[in-house]
Amino acid sequence: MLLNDKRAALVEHILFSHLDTVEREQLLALGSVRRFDDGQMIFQRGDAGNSMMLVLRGEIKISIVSDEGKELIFSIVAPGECFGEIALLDGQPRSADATAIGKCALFTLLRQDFIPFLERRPQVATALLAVLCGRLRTTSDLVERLAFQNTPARLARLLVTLAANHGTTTPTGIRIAHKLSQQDLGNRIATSRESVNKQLRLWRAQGLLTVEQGYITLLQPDTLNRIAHPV
Amino acid sequence: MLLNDKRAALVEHILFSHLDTVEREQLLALGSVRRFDDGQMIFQRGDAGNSMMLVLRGEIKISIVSDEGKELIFSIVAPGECFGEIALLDGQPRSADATAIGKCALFTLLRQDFIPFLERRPQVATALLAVLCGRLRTTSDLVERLAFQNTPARLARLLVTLAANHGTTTPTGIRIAHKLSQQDLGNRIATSRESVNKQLRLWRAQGLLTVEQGYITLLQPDTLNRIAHPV
DNA sequence: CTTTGTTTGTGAACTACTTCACACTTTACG
DNA sequence: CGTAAAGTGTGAAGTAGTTCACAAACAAAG
Repeated sequence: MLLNDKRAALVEHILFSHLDTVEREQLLALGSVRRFDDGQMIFQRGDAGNSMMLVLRGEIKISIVSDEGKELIFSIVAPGECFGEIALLDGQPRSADATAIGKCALFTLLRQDFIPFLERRPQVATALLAVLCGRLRTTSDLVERLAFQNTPARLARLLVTLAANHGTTTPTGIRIAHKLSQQDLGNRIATSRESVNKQLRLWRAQGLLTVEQGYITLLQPDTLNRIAHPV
Repeated sequence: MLLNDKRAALVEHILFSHLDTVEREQLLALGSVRRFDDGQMIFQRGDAGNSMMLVLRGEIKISIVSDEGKELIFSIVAPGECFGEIALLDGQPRSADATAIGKCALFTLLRQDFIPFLERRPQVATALLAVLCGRLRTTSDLVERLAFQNTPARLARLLVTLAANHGTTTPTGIRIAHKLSQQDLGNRIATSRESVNKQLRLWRAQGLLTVEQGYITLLQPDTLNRIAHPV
């Protein structure tokens, strides 16, 4: 990756969008780019966490694993977003695993370098506060879904959200641009793979969606939306 | 409440522990004390949230309610802690309800007053970052429990935590200093009141705990802890 | 092109929990 | 002090979901 691309990514990133050119250069000098292959583990729950990462390329899966080996995916971090900032800020161990999805490039900032930078730039601190607020809202949302919604509602909601974020509108409906295994879907809504399969089968039969080579197209997004958000 | 008590509470509070006397006086002048009676609603999910509160006296229940009227208690905020800072910081609507437990006194700061104060004091911003990190960790923890643990484990864990935070050691075991209805316990672990009842009955029969006038004493905290955190 | 691994499909059995219904007990309070 | 309200106890019935077991389809790799 060229230095220019790095710069472009930093401009894009909310955290640093308020910095001027000089500051951006300083920040660039503070961090470094690291690369990861598909499936590679970036950090693991319990690790000492003295860095935060900014995704330049690829996607990162943030997840936890239970004693019995079940996985729960908290979120998928896209380019332009960051992760790992909690451990960097509070010095506590990592609270989740981070795994590369596809080939990834991450701009990495170390605690010892970033904290001093942060302390002299209130706008960066403010931006970080905003990032954390957003994280807190999405996590609270996850709690709510787990506590109150049943499997069909959780799955419908996931599909609608995915369609909104990564969907392309086609003549027949909204196609989700990601290839998703049923296992992955299940891991994102704390449900068994079999239950996901059966629910998708039902919705396919009802004409709410189609699945082709692992790609899901929502034929009736409104109906799914109503299942996701009951009156 | 006397002004001195207010001052004492502000000293205690992590957020402001790094301020010097002058700054503390400034801050005191920025906010005001408000009082609430038991059961009174302080704010409701969806409200415009332009304030944050610091608990001087009493406790605050942070919770959400489902369409079907089920309640999930996110947390109970104790004196010296704050709540409502998310909405203040990001300007979005309140993400949960806040209700007074017992007679409460809250030191309230408005967005328009606090943000400028914050922007000129990096240590306060840093402290706020720490608070948010803590919140995020406890919320992620809640997610994990909901996704991975069954009712006995969730309940055992709640009891052990309550005992650790509000417990007094007695000759027979650790007594939880709060009067807790089975409904409340259920609402804190997303479980029906009946299930809580039956689980407590079982543990009572096994000699793991006793209940007297709504006060629970853990006779075998270790055993409960093992149920909460299986190998 | 075959083999090997991964994903999907599907039904049967099981289980943990909820819901319902109602009696009983304790607490609040006019 | 007596009556309403809130909380507790408990069993029967129902249900949403998991787990298991295996077959079929598909994709990847040699």
